Amino acid sequence: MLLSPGERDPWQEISTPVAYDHSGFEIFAEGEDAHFVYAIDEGAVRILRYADNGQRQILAFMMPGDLFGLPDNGTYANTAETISAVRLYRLPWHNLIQRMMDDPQLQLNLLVRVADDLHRAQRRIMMLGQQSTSQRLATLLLEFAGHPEFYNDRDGHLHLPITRVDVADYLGIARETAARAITRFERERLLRRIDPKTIQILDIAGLRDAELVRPKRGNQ
Amino acid sequence: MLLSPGERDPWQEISTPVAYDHSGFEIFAEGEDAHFVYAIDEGAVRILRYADNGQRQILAFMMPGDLFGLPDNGTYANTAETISAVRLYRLPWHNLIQRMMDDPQLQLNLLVRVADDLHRAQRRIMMLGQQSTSQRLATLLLEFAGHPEFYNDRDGHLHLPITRVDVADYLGIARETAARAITRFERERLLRRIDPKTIQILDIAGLRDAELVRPKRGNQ
DNA sequence: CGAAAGGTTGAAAAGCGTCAAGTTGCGTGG
DNA sequence: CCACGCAACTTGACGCTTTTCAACCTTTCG
Repeated sequence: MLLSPGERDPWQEISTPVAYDHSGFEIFAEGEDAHFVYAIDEGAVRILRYADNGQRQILAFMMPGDLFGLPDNGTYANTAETISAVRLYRLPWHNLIQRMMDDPQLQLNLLVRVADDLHRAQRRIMMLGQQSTSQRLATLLLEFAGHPEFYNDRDGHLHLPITRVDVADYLGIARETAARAITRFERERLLRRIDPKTIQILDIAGLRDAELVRPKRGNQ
Repeated sequence: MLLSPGERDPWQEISTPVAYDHSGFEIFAEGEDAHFVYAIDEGAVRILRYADNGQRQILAFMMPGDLFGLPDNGTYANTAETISAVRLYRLPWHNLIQRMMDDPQLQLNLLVRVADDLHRAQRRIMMLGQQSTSQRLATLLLEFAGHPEFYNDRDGHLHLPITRVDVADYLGIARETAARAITRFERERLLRRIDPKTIQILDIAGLRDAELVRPKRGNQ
Protein backbone atom coordinates (compact mmCIF):
# COMPACT_ATOMS: atom_id res chain seq x y z
CA MET A 1 0.00 0.00 0.00
CA LEU A 2 0.96 3.53 -0.66
CA LEU A 3 0.60 4.66 2.91
CA SER A 4 -0.49 3.00 6.09
CA PRO A 5 -3.98 1.62 5.57
CA GLY A 6 -4.90 4.01 8.30
CA GLU A 7 -7.94 4.76 10.32
CA ARG A 8 -11.41 3.28 10.30
CA ASP A 9 -13.23 3.13 6.99
CA PRO A 10 -14.77 6.41 6.07
CA TRP A 11 -16.87 4.54 3.52
CA GLN A 12 -19.50 3.18 5.80
CA GLU A 13 -20.57 6.59 7.05
CA ILE A 14 -21.21 8.13 3.68
CA SER A 15 -22.74 5.23 1.79
CA THR A 16 -25.98 3.31 1.47
CA PRO A 17 -26.19 -0.29 2.67
CA VAL A 18 -27.39 -2.83 0.11
CA ALA A 19 -27.97 -6.51 0.69
CA TYR A 20 -28.51 -9.55 -1.52
CA ASP A 21 -29.67 -12.74 0.07
CA HIS A 22 -28.65 -15.16 -2.65
CA SER A 23 -25.73 -16.17 -4.81
CA GLY A 24 -25.59 -15.49 -8.53
CA PHE A 25 -27.06 -12.01 -8.45
CA GLU A 26 -25.64 -9.56 -10.97
CA ILE A 27 -24.68 -6.36 -9.20
CA PHE A 28 -23.60 -4.66 -12.40
CA ALA A 29 -22.54 -5.73 -15.86
CA GLU A 30 -19.68 -5.01 -18.22
CA GLY A 31 -20.53 -2.04 -20.40
CA GLU A 32 -23.12 -0.44 -18.14
CA ASP A 33 -22.74 3.18 -17.12
CA ALA A 34 -20.80 3.20 -13.88
CA HIS A 35 -22.80 5.06 -11.27
CA PHE A 36 -21.73 3.40 -8.05
CA VAL A 37 -18.72 2.16 -6.20
CA TYR A 38 -19.24 -0.72 -3.78
CA ALA A 39 -17.49 -1.89 -0.64
CA ILE A 40 -18.10 -5.33 0.80
CA ASP A 41 -19.22 -5.58 4.39
CA GLU A 42 -20.01 -9.29 4.38
CA GLY A 43 -20.01 -12.06 1.81
CA ALA A 44 -18.10 -12.38 -1.44
CA VAL A 45 -18.35 -11.25 -5.05
CA ARG A 46 -16.79 -12.43 -8.30
CA ILE A 47 -15.47 -9.92 -10.82
CA LEU A 48 -15.46 -11.33 -14.35
CA ARG A 49 -15.29 -10.49 -18.01
CA TYR A 50 -16.09 -12.27 -21.25
CA ALA A 51 -13.50 -12.27 -24.02
CA ASP A 52 -14.55 -11.50 -27.60
CA ASN A 53 -14.81 -15.22 -28.30
CA GLY A 54 -17.17 -15.66 -25.36
CA GLN A 55 -14.60 -17.21 -22.99
CA ARG A 56 -15.30 -16.30 -19.41
CA GLN A 57 -12.49 -15.14 -17.14
CA ILE A 58 -12.84 -14.42 -13.46
CA LEU A 59 -10.52 -11.56 -12.68
CA ALA A 60 -10.88 -11.56 -8.91
CA PHE A 61 -12.88 -12.64 -5.92
CA MET A 62 -13.73 -9.73 -3.70
CA MET A 63 -13.94 -10.22 0.03
CA PRO A 64 -15.07 -8.14 3.01
CA GLY A 65 -13.23 -4.83 3.06
CA ASP A 66 -12.62 -4.84 -0.68
CA LEU A 67 -13.83 -2.14 -3.03
CA PHE A 68 -15.08 -2.65 -6.57
CA GLY A 69 -16.93 -0.88 -9.35
CA LEU A 70 -14.18 1.34 -10.69
CA PRO A 71 -15.29 2.97 -13.96
CA ASP A 72 -13.28 2.75 -17.13
CA ASN A 73 -14.19 5.72 -19.28
CA GLY A 74 -17.48 6.04 -17.50
CA THR A 75 -18.61 2.44 -17.82
CA TYR A 76 -17.88 -0.74 -15.92
CA ALA A 77 -15.18 -2.81 -17.55
CA ASN A 78 -16.28 -5.96 -15.72
CA THR A 79 -19.32 -7.74 -14.39
CA ALA A 80 -19.84 -8.23 -10.65
CA GLU A 81 -21.94 -11.09 -9.26
CA THR A 82 -22.59 -12.29 -5.75
CA ILE A 83 -21.28 -15.73 -4.81
CA SER A 84 -22.96 -15.78 -1.42
CA ALA A 85 -25.35 -13.68 0.60
CA VAL A 86 -23.75 -10.26 0.60
CA ARG A 87 -23.97 -6.97 2.41
CA LEU A 88 -22.53 -4.02 0.55
CA TYR A 89 -22.00 -0.33 1.00
CA ARG A 90 -22.89 1.57 -2.13
CA LEU A 91 -21.88 5.11 -3.00
CA PRO A 92 -22.55 7.18 -6.13
CA TRP A 93 -19.38 8.17 -7.90
CA HIS A 94 -20.32 11.79 -8.41
CA ASN A 95 -20.92 12.01 -4.70
CA LEU A 96 -17.60 10.40 -3.84
CA ILE A 97 -15.64 12.58 -6.21
CA GLN A 98 -17.22 15.66 -4.71
CA ARG A 99 -16.22 14.55 -1.24
CA MET A 100 -12.73 13.69 -2.35
CA MET A 101 -12.18 17.21 -3.62
CA ASP A 102 -12.75 18.48 -0.10
CA ASP A 103 -11.04 15.65 1.72
CA PRO A 104 -7.60 14.65 0.41
CA GLN A 105 -7.35 11.93 3.04
CA LEU A 106 -10.43 10.26 1.66
CA GLN A 107 -9.01 10.42 -1.80
CA LEU A 108 -5.70 9.02 -0.61
CA ASN A 109 -7.61 6.18 0.98
CA LEU A 110 -9.18 5.37 -2.38
CA LEU A 111 -5.83 5.66 -4.12
CA VAL A 112 -4.29 3.17 -1.72
CA ARG A 113 -7.12 0.75 -2.31
CA VAL A 114 -6.82 0.96 -6.08
CA ALA A 115 -3.05 0.55 -5.83
CA ASP A 116 -3.63 -2.53 -3.72
CA ASP A 117 -5.97 -3.90 -6.37
CA LEU A 118 -3.24 -3.32 -8.92
CA HIS A 119 -0.77 -5.30 -6.84
CA ARG A 120 -3.24 -8.13 -6.55
CA ALA A 121 -3.73 -8.11 -10.31
CA GLN A 122 0.04 -8.33 -10.71
CA ARG A 123 0.16 -11.38 -8.49
CA ARG A 124 -2.49 -12.92 -10.74
CA ILE A 125 -0.30 -12.19 -13.76
CA MET A 126 2.53 -14.03 -12.04
CA MET A 127 0.24 -16.95 -11.38
CA LEU A 128 -1.19 -17.19 -14.88
CA GLY A 129 2.15 -16.55 -16.50
CA GLN A 130 4.16 -19.24 -14.77
CA GLN A 131 2.43 -21.39 -12.20
CA SER A 132 1.41 -24.97 -12.84
CA THR A 133 -2.14 -26.18 -12.42
CA SER A 134 -1.39 -27.56 -8.96
CA GLN A 135 0.18 -24.33 -7.83
CA ARG A 136 -2.77 -22.33 -9.06
CA LEU A 137 -5.23 -24.54 -7.26
CA ALA A 138 -3.21 -24.40 -4.05
CA THR A 139 -3.17 -20.61 -4.28
CA LEU A 140 -6.93 -20.46 -4.70
CA LEU A 141 -7.59 -22.82 -1.80
CA LEU A 142 -5.28 -20.89 0.49
CA GLU A 143 -6.88 -17.65 -0.62
CA PHE A 144 -10.31 -18.79 0.50
CA ALA A 145 -8.86 -20.50 3.55
CA GLY A 146 -7.61 -17.09 4.63
CA HIS A 147 -11.18 -15.98 5.22
CA PRO A 148 -12.93 -17.31 8.35
CA GLU A 149 -16.20 -16.85 6.53
CA PHE A 150 -15.26 -19.88 4.42
CA TYR A 151 -12.69 -21.75 6.46
CA ASN A 152 -13.04 -23.39 9.83
CA ASP A 153 -9.59 -23.60 11.27
CA ARG A 154 -10.56 -26.19 13.87
CA ASP A 155 -11.82 -28.99 11.64
CA GLY A 156 -10.11 -27.83 8.45
CA HIS A 157 -13.39 -27.56 6.60
CA LEU A 158 -13.21 -25.16 3.67
CA HIS A 159 -16.44 -24.14 2.02
CA LEU A 160 -15.94 -23.02 -1.56
CA PRO A 161 -18.86 -20.79 -2.54
CA ILE A 162 -18.11 -21.38 -6.23
CA THR A 163 -18.55 -24.08 -8.86
CA ARG A 164 -15.76 -25.94 -10.68
CA VAL A 165 -16.39 -23.74 -13.69
CA ASP A 166 -15.65 -20.73 -11.51
CA VAL A 167 -12.49 -22.38 -10.27
CA ALA A 168 -11.44 -23.13 -13.83
CA ASP A 169 -12.32 -19.68 -15.16
CA TYR A 170 -10.34 -18.13 -12.34
CA LEU A 171 -7.29 -20.31 -12.78
CA GLY A 172 -7.29 -20.19 -16.57
CA ILE A 173 -7.75 -23.94 -17.05
CA ALA A 174 -10.51 -26.30 -18.19
CA ARG A 175 -13.02 -27.46 -15.60
CA GLU A 176 -11.91 -31.08 -16.06
CA THR A 177 -8.36 -30.04 -15.27
CA ALA A 178 -9.56 -28.36 -12.11
CA ALA A 179 -11.38 -31.51 -11.02
CA ARG A 180 -8.30 -33.62 -11.74
CA ALA A 181 -6.05 -31.25 -9.78
CA ILE A 182 -8.32 -31.69 -6.76
CA THR A 183 -8.19 -35.43 -7.24
CA ARG A 184 -4.41 -35.24 -7.28
CA PHE A 185 -4.30 -33.29 -4.01
CA GLU A 186 -6.65 -35.86 -2.55
CA ARG A 187 -4.35 -38.68 -3.62
CA GLU A 188 -1.45 -36.83 -2.03
CA ARG A 189 -3.43 -36.56 1.21
CA LEU A 190 -3.34 -32.77 1.20
CA LEU A 191 -7.12 -32.61 1.37
CA ARG A 192 -10.28 -34.68 1.35
CA ARG A 193 -13.48 -34.04 -0.53
CA ILE A 194 -16.55 -33.87 1.69
CA ASP A 195 -18.83 -32.77 -1.12
CA PRO A 196 -18.07 -30.82 -4.32
CA LYS A 197 -18.09 -27.49 -2.53
CA THR A 198 -16.72 -28.58 0.80
CA ILE A 199 -13.13 -29.65 1.19
CA GLN A 200 -11.34 -30.68 4.32
CA ILE A 201 -7.78 -29.47 4.29
CA LEU A 202 -5.60 -32.16 5.84
CA ASP A 203 -2.17 -30.62 5.35
CA ILE A 204 -2.19 -26.86 5.02
CA ALA A 205 1.60 -26.69 5.24
CA GLY A 206 1.76 -29.14 2.36
CA LEU A 207 -0.57 -26.89 0.40
CA ARG A 208 1.72 -23.96 1.00
CA ASP A 209 4.60 -26.07 -0.26
CA ALA A 210 2.62 -27.04 -3.34
CA GLU A 211 2.12 -23.35 -4.00
CA LEU A 212 5.86 -22.72 -4.07
CA VAL A 213 7.62 -25.81 -5.33
CA ARG A 214 8.39 -26.36 -9.02
CA PRO A 215 11.52 -25.07 -10.63
CA LYS A 216 10.13 -25.04 -14.17
CA ARG A 217 7.17 -23.97 -16.23
CA GLY A 218 4.29 -26.11 -17.41
CA ASN A 219 4.55 -29.27 -15.33
CA GLN A 220 1.83 -30.91 -13.34
CA MET B 1 -10.34 6.15 -16.84
CA LEU B 2 -12.12 7.54 -13.89
CA LEU B 3 -12.58 10.97 -15.31
CA SER B 4 -11.55 12.66 -18.48
CA PRO B 5 -7.78 12.33 -18.74
CA GLY B 6 -7.85 16.08 -18.61
CA GLU B 7 -5.43 18.88 -19.07
CA ARG B 8 -1.71 18.88 -19.72
CA ASP B 9 0.53 16.82 -17.48
CA PRO B 10 1.28 18.53 -14.23
CA TRP B 11 4.10 16.07 -13.71
CA GLN B 12 6.68 17.65 -15.88
CA GLU B 13 6.63 20.94 -14.03
CA ILE B 14 7.26 19.53 -10.60
CA SER B 15 9.73 16.79 -11.37
CA THR B 16 13.40 16.23 -12.18
CA PRO B 17 14.41 15.01 -15.64
CA VAL B 18 16.56 11.88 -15.72
CA ALA B 19 18.04 10.24 -18.79
CA TYR B 20 19.66 6.89 -19.54
CA ASP B 21 21.41 6.46 -22.83
CA HIS B 22 21.44 2.70 -22.98
CA SER B 23 19.20 -0.32 -22.70
CA GLY B 24 19.35 -2.74 -19.77
CA PHE B 25 19.79 -0.16 -17.04
CA GLU B 26 18.10 -0.93 -13.75
CA ILE B 27 16.09 2.08 -12.62
CA PHE B 28 15.02 0.42 -9.40
CA ALA B 29 14.75 -3.11 -8.08
CA GLU B 30 12.15 -5.21 -6.34
CA GLY B 31 12.40 -4.80 -2.58
CA GLU B 32 14.18 -1.44 -2.56
CA ASP B 33 12.70 1.39 -0.56
CA ALA B 34 10.44 3.32 -2.88
CA HIS B 35 11.51 6.93 -2.95
CA PHE B 36 10.52 8.05 -6.42
CA VAL B 37 7.74 7.85 -8.93
CA TYR B 38 8.70 8.06 -12.60
CA ALA B 39 6.94 9.22 -15.74
CA ILE B 40 8.28 8.37 -19.18
CA ASP B 41 8.96 11.18 -21.58
CA GLU B 42 10.73 9.16 -24.24
CA GLY B 43 11.79 5.55 -24.63
CA ALA B 44 10.47 2.41 -23.00
CA VAL B 45 10.86 0.48 -19.76
CA ARG B 46 10.09 -3.07 -18.71
CA ILE B 47 8.48 -3.81 -15.34
CA LEU B 48 9.30 -7.28 -14.10
CA ARG B 49 9.37 -9.57 -11.12
CA TYR B 50 11.01 -12.86 -10.23
CA ALA B 51 8.89 -15.64 -8.74
CA ASP B 52 10.14 -17.55 -5.71
CA ASN B 53 11.49 -20.26 -7.99
CA GLY B 54 13.49 -17.69 -9.96
CA GLN B 55 11.20 -17.57 -12.96
CA ARG B 56 11.14 -14.15 -14.54
CA GLN B 57 7.85 -12.52 -15.50
CA ILE B 58 7.52 -9.24 -17.32
CA LEU B 59 4.43 -7.53 -15.97
CA ALA B 60 4.30 -4.62 -18.39
CA PHE B 61 6.13 -2.52 -20.91
CA MET B 62 5.88 1.15 -20.07
CA MET B 63 5.73 3.70 -22.86
CA PRO B 64 5.87 7.50 -23.10
CA GLY B 65 3.22 9.05 -20.88
CA ASP B 66 3.10 6.08 -18.52
CA LEU B 67 3.82 6.29 -14.83
CA PHE B 68 5.60 3.67 -12.74
CA GLY B 69 7.25 3.17 -9.39
CA LEU B 70 4.20 2.75 -7.16
CA PRO B 71 5.26 1.61 -3.70
CA ASP B 72 3.80 -1.46 -2.02
CA ASN B 73 4.15 -1.01 1.71
CA GLY B 74 6.97 1.42 1.20
CA THR B 75 9.06 -0.69 -1.16
CA TYR B 76 8.97 -1.39 -4.87
CA ALA B 77 7.16 -4.61 -5.68
CA ASN B 78 8.83 -4.84 -9.10
CA THR B 79 12.02 -4.10 -10.92
CA ALA B 80 12.17 -1.47 -13.66
CA GLU B 81 14.77 -1.59 -16.46
CA THR B 82 15.27 0.45 -19.56
CA ILE B 83 14.82 -1.28 -22.90
CA SER B 84 16.02 1.67 -24.96
CA ALA B 85 17.48 5.09 -24.40
CA VAL B 86 15.05 6.75 -22.04
CA ARG B 87 14.13 10.16 -20.74
CA LEU B 88 12.19 10.18 -17.49
CA TYR B 89 10.64 12.60 -15.08
CA ARG B 90 11.37 11.68 -11.52
CA LEU B 91 9.56 12.87 -8.44
CA PRO B 92 10.06 11.97 -4.75
CA TRP B 93 6.99 10.40 -3.24
CA HIS B 94 7.00 12.47 -0.09
CA ASN B 95 7.02 15.52 -2.25
CA LEU B 96 4.18 14.28 -4.44
CA ILE B 97 2.02 13.32 -1.49
CA GLN B 98 2.52 16.73 0.03
CA ARG B 99 1.42 18.39 -3.18
CA MET B 100 -1.54 16.11 -3.55
CA MET B 101 -2.85 17.14 -0.15
CA ASP B 102 -3.09 20.70 -1.42
CA ASP B 103 -4.20 19.88 -4.92
CA PRO B 104 -7.04 17.38 -5.23
CA GLN B 105 -6.89 17.64 -9.01
CA LEU B 106 -3.33 16.40 -9.01
CA GLN B 107 -4.29 13.52 -6.80
CA LEU B 108 -7.24 12.69 -9.02
CA ASN B 109 -4.84 12.67 -11.95
CA LEU B 110 -2.71 10.08 -10.18
CA LEU B 111 -5.76 8.05 -9.24
CA VAL B 112 -6.86 7.93 -12.86
CA ARG B 113 -3.43 6.77 -13.94
CA VAL B 114 -3.30 3.99 -11.37
CA ALA B 115 -6.82 2.92 -12.31
CA ASP B 116 -5.71 2.80 -15.92
CA ASP B 117 -2.77 0.61 -14.90
CA LEU B 118 -5.20 -1.69 -13.16
CA HIS B 119 -7.29 -1.99 -16.29
CA ARG B 120 -4.22 -2.83 -18.31
CA ALA B 121 -3.29 -5.49 -15.77
CA GLN B 122 -6.78 -6.94 -16.14
CA ARG B 123 -6.34 -7.15 -19.90
CA ARG B 124 -3.13 -9.08 -19.24
CA ILE B 125 -5.02 -11.48 -17.00
CA MET B 126 -7.47 -12.06 -19.86
CA MET B 127 -4.57 -12.72 -22.19
CA LEU B 128 -2.71 -15.11 -19.90
CA GLY B 129 -5.88 -16.83 -18.77
CA GLN B 130 -7.29 -17.70 -22.15
CA GLN B 131 -5.38 -16.63 -25.20
CA SER B 132 -3.35 -19.02 -27.32
CA THR B 133 0.31 -18.50 -28.08
CA SER B 134 -0.49 -16.95 -31.46
CA GLN B 135 -3.00 -14.58 -29.98
CA ARG B 136 -0.55 -13.48 -27.33
CA LEU B 137 2.16 -12.81 -29.85
CA ALA B 138 -0.23 -10.88 -32.08
CA THR B 139 -1.22 -8.75 -29.09
CA LEU B 140 2.38 -7.98 -28.26
CA LEU B 141 3.26 -7.06 -31.84
CA LEU B 142 0.23 -4.79 -32.18
CA GLU B 143 1.04 -3.23 -28.84
CA PHE B 144 4.49 -2.16 -30.01
CA ALA B 145 3.16 -1.31 -33.44
CA GLY B 146 0.92 1.23 -31.75
CA HIS B 147 3.97 3.31 -30.87
CA PRO B 148 5.58 5.31 -33.70
CA GLU B 149 8.82 5.10 -31.78
CA PHE B 150 9.02 1.45 -32.78
CA TYR B 151 6.78 1.15 -35.81
CA ASN B 152 7.14 2.75 -39.19
CA ASP B 153 3.70 2.77 -40.71
CA ARG B 154 4.99 3.40 -44.21
CA ASP B 155 7.20 0.37 -44.72
CA GLY B 156 5.69 -1.76 -41.95
CA HIS B 157 8.99 -2.10 -40.16
CA LEU B 158 8.56 -2.88 -36.49
CA HIS B 159 11.60 -2.61 -34.26
CA LEU B 160 11.28 -4.73 -31.15
CA PRO B 161 13.59 -3.34 -28.48
CA ILE B 162 13.50 -6.64 -26.61
CA THR B 163 14.97 -10.12 -26.88
CA ARG B 164 13.04 -13.35 -27.41
CA VAL B 165 13.44 -14.11 -23.73
CA ASP B 166 11.66 -10.85 -22.97
CA VAL B 167 8.92 -11.76 -25.40
CA ALA B 168 8.57 -15.17 -23.78
CA ASP B 169 8.66 -13.83 -20.22
CA TYR B 170 5.99 -11.31 -21.13
CA LEU B 171 3.71 -13.81 -22.86
CA GLY B 172 4.18 -16.55 -20.28
CA ILE B 173 5.69 -19.05 -22.73
CA ALA B 174 9.11 -20.57 -23.42
CA ARG B 175 11.49 -18.67 -25.70
CA GLU B 176 11.42 -21.52 -28.21
CA THR B 177 7.66 -21.28 -28.36
CA ALA B 178 7.94 -17.56 -29.02
CA ALA B 179 10.36 -18.19 -31.88
CA ARG B 180 8.06 -20.83 -33.36
CA ALA B 181 5.04 -18.54 -33.13
CA ILE B 182 6.94 -15.95 -35.14
CA THR B 183 7.85 -18.62 -37.67
CA ARG B 184 4.19 -19.55 -37.95
CA PHE B 185 3.16 -15.95 -38.63
CA GLU B 186 5.90 -15.79 -41.22
CA ARG B 187 4.59 -18.93 -42.92
CA GLU B 188 1.12 -17.38 -42.91
CA ARG B 189 2.53 -14.29 -44.59
CA LEU B 190 1.45 -12.00 -41.76
CA LEU B 191 5.00 -10.78 -41.30
CA ARG B 192 8.57 -11.17 -42.44
CA ARG B 193 11.71 -11.34 -40.35
CA ILE B 194 14.31 -8.75 -41.29
CA ASP B 195 16.56 -9.56 -38.37
CA PRO B 196 15.74 -10.97 -34.92
CA LYS B 197 14.65 -7.60 -33.60
CA THR B 198 13.19 -6.16 -36.76
CA ILE B 199 9.99 -7.48 -38.23
CA GLN B 200 8.15 -6.24 -41.27
CA ILE B 201 4.42 -6.48 -40.76
CA LEU B 202 2.85 -7.56 -44.04
CA ASP B 203 -0.77 -7.91 -43.00
CA ILE B 204 -1.70 -5.87 -39.97
CA ALA B 205 -5.41 -6.62 -40.44
CA GLY B 206 -4.53 -10.29 -40.41
CA LEU B 207 -2.65 -9.79 -37.17
CA ARG B 208 -5.70 -8.17 -35.63
CA ASP B 209 -7.74 -11.18 -36.74
CA ALA B 210 -5.19 -13.52 -35.22
CA GLU B 211 -5.61 -11.65 -31.96
CA LEU B 212 -9.34 -12.29 -31.87
CA VAL B 213 -10.08 -15.59 -33.58
CA ARG B 214 -10.28 -18.89 -31.67
CA PRO B 215 -13.41 -20.15 -30.05
CA LYS B 216 -11.64 -22.40 -27.53
CA ARG B 217 -8.81 -22.50 -25.08
CA GLY B 218 -5.36 -23.86 -25.58
CA ASN B 219 -4.99 -24.31 -29.31
CA GLN B 220 -2.11 -23.19 -31.40
C1' DC C 1 -40.36 -37.73 -10.55
C1' DG C 2 -37.82 -36.19 -14.11
C1' DA C 3 -34.85 -32.87 -16.18
C1' DA C 4 -31.06 -29.97 -15.79
C1' DA C 5 -26.93 -28.52 -13.75
C1' DG C 6 -22.79 -29.67 -11.69
C1' DG C 7 -19.09 -32.91 -11.10
C1' DT C 8 -15.85 -36.71 -12.11
C1' DT C 9 -13.29 -39.88 -14.88
C1' DG C 10 -11.31 -42.07 -19.15
C1' DA C 11 -9.21 -41.97 -23.67
C1' DA C 12 -7.26 -39.68 -27.46
C1' DA C 13 -5.12 -35.75 -29.54
C1' DA C 14 -2.97 -31.38 -29.52
C1' DG C 15 0.12 -28.01 -27.86
C1' DC C 16 3.91 -26.68 -25.22
C1' DG C 17 8.19 -27.29 -22.59
C1' DT C 18 12.56 -29.35 -22.49
C1' DC C 19 16.77 -30.96 -24.41
C1' DA C 20 19.95 -30.62 -27.93
C1' DA C 21 22.19 -29.02 -31.96
C1' DG C 22 23.17 -25.73 -35.24
C1' DT C 23 23.09 -20.88 -37.00
C1' DT C 24 23.31 -15.97 -36.93
C1' DG C 25 24.74 -11.64 -35.23
C1' DC C 26 27.53 -8.61 -32.63
C1' DG C 27 31.14 -6.69 -29.64
C1' DT C 28 35.80 -7.01 -28.12
C1' DG C 29 40.43 -7.35 -28.91
C1' DG C 30 44.16 -8.43 -31.79
C1' DC D 1 39.62 -4.24 -40.29
C1' DC D 2 39.19 -8.86 -39.41
C1' DA D 3 38.78 -12.83 -36.32
C1' DC D 4 37.24 -14.81 -32.45
C1' DG D 5 33.91 -15.89 -28.94
C1' DC D 6 29.74 -15.43 -26.84
C1' DA D 7 25.00 -14.38 -26.65
C1' DA D 8 20.82 -14.60 -29.03
C1' DC D 9 17.99 -17.06 -32.08
C1' DT D 10 16.00 -20.94 -34.59
C1' DT D 11 14.70 -25.58 -35.48
C1' DG D 12 13.98 -30.62 -34.61
C1' DA D 13 12.73 -34.47 -31.62
C1' DC D 14 10.52 -36.12 -27.72
C1' DG D 15 7.80 -36.43 -23.55
C1' DC D 16 4.45 -34.57 -20.64
C1' DT D 17 0.44 -31.79 -19.42
C1' DT D 18 -3.67 -30.18 -20.72
C1' DT D 19 -7.55 -29.84 -23.67
C1' DT D 20 -11.22 -32.02 -25.90
C1' DC D 21 -14.82 -35.35 -26.42
C1' DA D 22 -17.69 -38.48 -24.25
C1' DA D 23 -19.88 -41.10 -20.81
C1' DC D 24 -21.62 -41.51 -16.38
C1' DC D 25 -22.86 -40.16 -11.73
C1' DT D 26 -24.85 -37.04 -8.20
C1' DT D 27 -27.49 -33.37 -6.59
C1' DT D 28 -30.87 -29.92 -7.04
C1' DC D 29 -35.13 -28.00 -8.14
C1' DG D 30 -39.36 -27.31 -10.56
